[in-house]
Amino acid sequence: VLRAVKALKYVPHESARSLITRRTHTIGVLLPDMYGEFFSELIRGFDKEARARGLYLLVTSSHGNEAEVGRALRAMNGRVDGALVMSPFVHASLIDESLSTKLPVVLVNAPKSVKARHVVAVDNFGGACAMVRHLLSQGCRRIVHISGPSDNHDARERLRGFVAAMRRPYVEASQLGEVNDSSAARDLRPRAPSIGSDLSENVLVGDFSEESGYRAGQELARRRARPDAVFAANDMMAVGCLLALQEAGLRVPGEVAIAGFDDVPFTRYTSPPLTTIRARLDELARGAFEMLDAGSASTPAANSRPAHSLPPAAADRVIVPTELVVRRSSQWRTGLDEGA
Amino acid sequence: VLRAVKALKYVPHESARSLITRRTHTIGVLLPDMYGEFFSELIRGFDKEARARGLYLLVTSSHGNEAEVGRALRAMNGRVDGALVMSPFVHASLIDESLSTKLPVVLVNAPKSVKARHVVAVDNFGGACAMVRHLLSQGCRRIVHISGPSDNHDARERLRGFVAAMRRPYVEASQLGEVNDSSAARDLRPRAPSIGSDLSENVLVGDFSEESGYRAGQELARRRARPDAVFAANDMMAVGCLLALQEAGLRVPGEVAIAGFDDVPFTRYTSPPLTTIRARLDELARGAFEMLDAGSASTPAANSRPAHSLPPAAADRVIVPTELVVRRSSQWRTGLDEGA
DNA sequence: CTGAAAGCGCTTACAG
DNA sequence: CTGAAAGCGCTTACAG
Repeated sequence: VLRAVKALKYVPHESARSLITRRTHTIGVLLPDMYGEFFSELIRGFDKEARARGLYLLVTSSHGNEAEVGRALRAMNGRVDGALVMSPFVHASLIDESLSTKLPVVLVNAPKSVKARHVVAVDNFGGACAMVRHLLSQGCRRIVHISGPSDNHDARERLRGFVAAMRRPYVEASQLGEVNDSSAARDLRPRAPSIGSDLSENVLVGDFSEESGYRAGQELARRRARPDAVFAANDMMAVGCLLALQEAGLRVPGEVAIAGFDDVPFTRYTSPPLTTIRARLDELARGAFEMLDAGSASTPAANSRPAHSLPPAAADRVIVPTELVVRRSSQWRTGLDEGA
Repeated sequence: VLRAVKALKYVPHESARSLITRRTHTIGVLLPDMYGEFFSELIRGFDKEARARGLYLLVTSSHGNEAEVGRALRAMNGRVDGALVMSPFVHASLIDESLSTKLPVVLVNAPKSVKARHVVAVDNFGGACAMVRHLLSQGCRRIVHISGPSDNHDARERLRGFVAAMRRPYVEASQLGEVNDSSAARDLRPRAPSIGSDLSENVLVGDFSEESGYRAGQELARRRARPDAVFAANDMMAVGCLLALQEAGLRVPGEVAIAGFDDVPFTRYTSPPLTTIRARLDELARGAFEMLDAGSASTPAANSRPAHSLPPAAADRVIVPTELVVRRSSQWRTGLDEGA
């Protein structure tokens, strides 16, 4: 028998194999989209974690509505040992009816409103706060935010961080997140930049495209009271705005500082290089896989008491930190010196 | 019975399903790596084609040696309806012994030396020729190539195109590809730039990294007889070289023209924006999937005679064309005018 | 230690 | 038209 096996030409049929072993060594990944470098980096992070564990990735993307998401999830059933799902259309009941209940599922960048056991997310709020504080520390006072689409969760969180930090610049971001606006606890230190309850002066609505950033830049260049800093909700819009302001003859950062969000590769090569926020997508991927590990590990050991040494990141919700990446586009006073 | 099925909670087990239907609706994708925007774009192209056909993608990457490639291929067996494989370590026998014989396989960017039924590849040779001719048309005469690693097939083809076009600039690239160097047919028209049999003056060896392009740029800036154009084998090295030349006080494109290869996103944002070669990766993906379609379609209809209307791109080898993308970094004379 | 049987969850032809 | 049986290619426990 063993000779026959060794007599080459034979390769096991993995589908049949996993039917009985109940292991597929595959993680399903559902993404809303494949465009933009954000998703490339995310997939890269997932791939790295998968490789380290000897797992494969079953990838699907571009799901425009709930029905499509359901179909994609159902297609994963029995073919994956866990699923990583990122979609604006996902909610607990959809997952329940599309996926076997015993399958570990981790939601990526899901709003807090969707109740799920496991969630990993980027700290969009904290990153936006950090950027506002950085711009303030540069001496900027009239800061404008170009937001992403209002139905996008990341965009909303970044906007929320912008507004919160503008209103209460001296409070730590970590506290801001918890504080309710109507809280009785007030920050007593002086607030340099005031921001009205009407945000229309301080926020322009974009759609994450370079084109929308460009249009915003044109509008800002025309204003009588020009901002001294623009914080775009992503790098694409920041570079669009940069080009519009430069075309209008404004010096960046001399007259206007510019900053983005995401730290996509091209930010290093613009003139000036772009200050931005880097999300640790590698940590996000690691957190997601550790949750998956914990989830699948608990299934076979369901009868045994949980060991006192839990896996490192077996928390139900991992918020990965962001890093401020300061480049020339936001060196406002320095830029002024150079320009003068 | 039908009521029970509709009584929710039930989701079919796809692994068991595909065991009997012999269809997995999945295409396996094996990549050498996930780094760089080239792979992001490639995956995006594959994803788009897969979506259009209702297929899923089983992705694995970073296979450092033949054994790993074999393992990854074996893991696909019985789990995919076809495989797209791109790897420096792949050869016909490896595929034979790792994958079921009836599985359609398409090799991506494989050297001609590996004999395989289906191959899709980027026209690296033609693209490099086109770039050299463009630089010559700008009036450049002392053109230097920064090559990629010598064990990389794409890098070798680009180098081959550079040398061929430098030696016989007035011959069409399509002809160059076919002509043997020892061919008796000689080009009788004048050859403007002469290139010796010793390439050491005209070719610096890099490794596709920005760092290696930067070092090459430093070396070129020190030369007594500086080149008037640098053609790097990819965009990363081109931008590295650009930064080194600018640091050395040289005007680009005023004193030296620079060009890259790949047209990754950041090339639009450098100063000056980078002239480069765009490979139609969407067409490469389409060609690959059409071969897969043709391959799997023929299996069930093995007894019937092939229909007289074959699928469009059912050729055994698809070479996707490249496009020259001219931006400011290569506008040599214009750059000189500006500079002066 | 070796070999035949049962079964993973499905689909598909085939009796009733 | 409905329902029980066979079988996809494997693995695993269980007889011999």
